[in-house]
Amino acid sequence: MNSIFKALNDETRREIMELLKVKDLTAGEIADYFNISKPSISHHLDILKRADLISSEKKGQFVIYSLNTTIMEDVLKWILTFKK
Amino acid sequence: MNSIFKALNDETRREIMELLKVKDLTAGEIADYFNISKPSISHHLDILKRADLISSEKKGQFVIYSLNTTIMEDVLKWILTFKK
DNA sequence: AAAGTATTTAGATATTTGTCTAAATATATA
DNA sequence: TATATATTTAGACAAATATCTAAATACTTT
Repeated sequence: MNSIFKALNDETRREIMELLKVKDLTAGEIADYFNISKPSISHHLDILKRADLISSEKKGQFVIYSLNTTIMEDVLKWILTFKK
Repeated sequence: MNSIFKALNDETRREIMELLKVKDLTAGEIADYFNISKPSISHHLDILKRADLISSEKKGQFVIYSLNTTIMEDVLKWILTFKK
């Protein structure tokens, strides 16, 4: 739970997730969306991946990232406990 | 949105919210639950309040804190956009 | 095998964050 | 009014974080 909130606590990472909501993308394609260096984006992807919010698959020289929708279920459940 | 995720990105603050889920509490009562100084707890309460996740009301020399359930709606909506 | 492209790792740095103690403010009570 | 209790503000500091550049790794193509 800690790693999920930590991962979500960054505008860039949340935007990466928005991008992946539309379609799977390579690390490079994701990096091109931002005014941030590729290594930094790589780091963000790593944090999202450790939180299990995204997955990656190597395809030749590319690495394709995709959203992991199931993990959001946990956050959802937590949030719902606060609904009166 | 940024301030909400920022506020939720801390175990202590999430625990404070769990406590307030049970019942309203004074700043001192909240502080007593943790092994953290009162000023630090006061700071956490401030962050939760700025994010609109909790409210406070002065009652004599005490300050009573309570949960703001409505704001969680926003997080909920955001999370739901990721459910396929 | 050499060169080019895609991505990550390593190491450095400035900023943010969580914590503390000491002091200030506000209210209650003797 | 003086003292006690509740809470916050101020200022300091160590740890965590987001970013960068340079270099390393992995794969593709010539």
